[in-house]
Amino acid sequence: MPDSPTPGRRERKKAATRQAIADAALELFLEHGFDRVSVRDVAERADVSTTTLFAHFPSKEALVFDREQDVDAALAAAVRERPAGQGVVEALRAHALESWVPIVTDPRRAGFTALVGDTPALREYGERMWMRHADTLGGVIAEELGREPDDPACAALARFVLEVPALTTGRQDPRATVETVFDLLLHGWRAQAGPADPAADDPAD
Amino acid sequence: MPDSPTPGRRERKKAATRQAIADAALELFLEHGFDRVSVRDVAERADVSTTTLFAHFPSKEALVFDREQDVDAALAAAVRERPAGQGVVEALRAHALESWVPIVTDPRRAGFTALVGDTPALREYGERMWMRHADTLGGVIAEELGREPDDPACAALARFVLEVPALTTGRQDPRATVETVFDLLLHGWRAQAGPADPAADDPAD
DNA sequence: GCAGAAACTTGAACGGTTGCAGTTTCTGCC
DNA sequence: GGCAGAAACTGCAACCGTTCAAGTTTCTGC
Repeated sequence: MPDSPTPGRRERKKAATRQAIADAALELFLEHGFDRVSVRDVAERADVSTTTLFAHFPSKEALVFDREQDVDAALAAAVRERPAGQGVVEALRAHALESWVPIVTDPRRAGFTALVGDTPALREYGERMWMRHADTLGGVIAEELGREPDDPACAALARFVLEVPALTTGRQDPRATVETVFDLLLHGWRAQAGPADPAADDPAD
Repeated sequence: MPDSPTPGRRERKKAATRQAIADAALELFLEHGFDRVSVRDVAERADVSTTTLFAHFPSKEALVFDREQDVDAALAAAVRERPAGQGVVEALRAHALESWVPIVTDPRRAGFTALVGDTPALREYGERMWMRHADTLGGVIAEELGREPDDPACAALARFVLEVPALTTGRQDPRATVETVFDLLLHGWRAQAGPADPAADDPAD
C-alpha cells in the first residue's frame, strides 16, 4: 500500500537523507555563518556520517546550492523555444528578467542571498557554477544560428550572458542593470551577426 | 628609481627564498602534475618549511602564477594613457593584442600553458585572478568617461574584457578570437554610449 | 653594539575530503 | 519465500591545504 509514486523505497530514503543534510546545512549556515560551521557539524545535525554527506554533495559549498541544477536545461529551452522572430539575445534577456531577477529580489530568500553575498567562498562558487554552463549555452546558440559549435562569438555571448547574475547581485536595481547589460550585448550582437542575416537576431524592426 | 640601488641583504635573501620556492614548485608541477605534488613536497625541494612557503605565497595555486601581479596597473594605464581620440574599448583591444596574445602564444611557455589548461583548479584560479581586477578596471573606465564609479555599463564592459583571456585560451587562433570578441563589445558600446558622445568611444573616422 | 624587526623554523592542529573495510537495507529474480 | 548482490550507510584513519603558537636566527637602524 505504501507503494506511492514511481520511485522505490530506496530512492525515496536517499532523497530524504539528501534533503535532511541540505536542510541541516542551511539552518546552521544561516544561524552561525558558513565559515563557523564545519562539515562535521552539518553531518551530526543531519544524523549521518561525513562520508555519507560527501556521497550526496561534492563539496561543502554545494550544500548551499541545493536546488539549482537544471539551469542548463532552462537556458537551452529559453533559446530553443523562443517565439518566432525573436532573437537569441532577446530571448536570453527575457529569461533573465523572468527567471533570474525574481529569485534575487524575492524577500523570502533575503537570508539566503545575504549568506551567499557575504561569504566569499560561496560567491565564487556560485559564479563558477554559472560559468560551468558556458559551453552548453554557447553550443546551443551556435546550433540555433547554424554556426560551428565552437564559434568564438557564440562562446563569448554565452559567457557574457552568464556574467549577468554576478553583475546584478548587490545592486539596488537589478532589473535596470539587466537591461543595460543586454542593451550592450544586443547592439554588439546585431552588428556582428549582420543586420540582414535571416537566422540572426533582429526581429526586423 | 624605486628599488634599484641597495635592496639590502635581507630583502635579497627573501627574494631568493621566494624564487627558490617558485622554481621548485614549477619544476615539480611540470614533471608530476599539479595534483600529484603536495605543498610539503615543494617546501622540501626548496629546503624551507611549509610555514615559510605560505609566508611567501597565499595558496598553492599562487605558486604557479608567480609573475602576474601588475595586471591592474597595466590595464589602468592602457585605458588612461591611450592615444588622443582613441576609444576606451579600442585601447583595451590594443592592449589585449599587444600584451596578452603574445604571452599565450609564446612557445617557450607551452609547458606552462598546458599545465594551467589541463588543471581545472589552476584554470579557475587564473580566471578568478583576472576577475579580481574587474572593480578596478570598471572604476577607471567610469572615471575616464565621467560616469558614476559603479556605472553598470562600465562594470559590465570591465568584466567582459576580463573574460577575453578565458575565451582565447585553447583556441587555434587567439588573435582572431580577440578581434571577434572586441568587435562585439565595440559595437555594443558605441550604441549605448551614443554615437555623438564626445568623451565616448568613437574616433570619428 | 644593541634593540627590535623580520625571516625562518618546528610542531601541532583544524577543517575539507577521500579511501577502506565492514554493516545494514533494499531490490530483482529464481 | 528466500537469496545474491547492489546500494546506502558507518566508523575510522589518513591526506592535504592552511594556520597558529612559540621560539630561533639573521639582519638593520640608530
